[in-house]
Amino acid sequence: MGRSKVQLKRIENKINRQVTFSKRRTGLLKKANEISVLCDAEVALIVFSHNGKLFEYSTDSCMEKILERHERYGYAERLLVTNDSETQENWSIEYTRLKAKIDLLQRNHRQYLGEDLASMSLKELQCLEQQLDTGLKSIRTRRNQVLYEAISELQKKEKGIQEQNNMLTKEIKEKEKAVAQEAAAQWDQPNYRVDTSFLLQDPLPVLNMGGNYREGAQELGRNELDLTLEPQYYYNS
Amino acid sequence: MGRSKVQLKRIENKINRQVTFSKRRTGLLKKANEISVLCDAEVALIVFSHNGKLFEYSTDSCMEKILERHERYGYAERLLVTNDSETQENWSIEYTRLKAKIDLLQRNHRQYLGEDLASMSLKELQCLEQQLDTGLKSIRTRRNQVLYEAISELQKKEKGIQEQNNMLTKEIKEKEKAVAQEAAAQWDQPNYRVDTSFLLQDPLPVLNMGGNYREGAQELGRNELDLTLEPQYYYNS
DNA sequence: AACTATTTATAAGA
DNA sequence: TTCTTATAAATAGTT
Repeated sequence: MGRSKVQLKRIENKINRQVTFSKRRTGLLKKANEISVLCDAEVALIVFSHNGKLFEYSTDSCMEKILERHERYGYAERLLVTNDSETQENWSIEYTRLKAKIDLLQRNHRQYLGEDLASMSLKELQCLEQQLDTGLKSIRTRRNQVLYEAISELQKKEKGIQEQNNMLTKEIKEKEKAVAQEAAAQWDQPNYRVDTSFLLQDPLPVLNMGGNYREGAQELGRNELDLTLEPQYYYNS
Repeated sequence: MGRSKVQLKRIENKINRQVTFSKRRTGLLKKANEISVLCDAEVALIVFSHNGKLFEYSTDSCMEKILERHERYGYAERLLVTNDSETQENWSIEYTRLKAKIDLLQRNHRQYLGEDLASMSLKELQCLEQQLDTGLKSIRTRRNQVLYEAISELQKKEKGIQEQNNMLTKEIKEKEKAVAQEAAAQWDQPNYRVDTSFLLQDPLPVLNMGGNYREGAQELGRNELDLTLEPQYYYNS
């Protein structure tokens, strides 16, 4: 439906893919709504973009109800038939539901740790593998970020200390100057002038504070860390 | 899109509504699959017909995973509707207990998928990373095993069929020989000898058995397995 | 279910 | 992103 026919496979061009996603998402949500209204159907549609952003549609906006109904579908469609005023029965159903959920989560848990895989199909294994791989990448990225932040913090501290250091140096120099001038005023005769110039000859030795500071490393230091992080993109659309 | 424009409201004619539902459902599932493939998006679509029948589509057939991801996404929207009467105190306590358990499991779950890592320390991150890495190795091993078993099974089948094939060929040749000899015995005069040599001239056509066996594919076949995992539609009609 | 006249969706371009 | 437009696709009504 467009200027040209497109093959049903992943669009490799990123911009293109995003534009298509935006357009088709609108269309899909619209059609979901249409079938829901026209045909009196209950529809839940969940779309996660490639960047992890969520878009959803659900009939009458009760996403949770529909998902619960879906979850129950395999068990039985009891709750739909009986009025949901049966409080006691609801509790029992809810309890069963939660139990089932825990079982599922625990099974997932084991499978994430590579156990209990015998019952899984090839397709499921591949899906699981991909999920874990993605998760692992995020975790590594986060770990690097934590390290990076710690180092950044140290560098900031270092900079502060260095500035303080410089100010102190300046202050000392000024005091020396004052002392020298005073001396000159007191002994205001060329012959008796005290030579205080030696006080200004050499720069004062720089104080090393904060542990990992190196003289002259002030600028370079920040760029010497290999903090290669995975590229991260934050798209807002 | 059709002979006439339709208003976006419930179709009152029942037959009509059902037909439209069927058509549009097909279209909707198709489009859900298309956006998923084209744009690398994760899609879950659930449709309950007016009669309570379920139709669903999900990327890579991992419906549960997508729903769990969805549940995780808006963690804030916790609808903890406390019931009016505390008649079922026990239920309530049990419910809370189960909820807490689920929360914990879900938090783990999220973290296994590389989300919700902000609160974790460096040490925890590294521990998690190692766990997942180990798990992933098991999963890959298992996946390979599954593949290997499937291939082994096919090879065994293939071998059996080939043997059967050989036996049948042999049997037929012997029958031909017997026929030829009988004929020769009956017409035991040079002038009246029947020429049966044509029966042995050409190799017999190979029998195709077992569905996916192809002549000459005996050796190649092992590497030709198409394990492409198509996303699947679930039409329940 | 199959057929078409139309409407709708959308790919590419601006 | 948003608009435009040519074309592909979906589908309403019909057979």
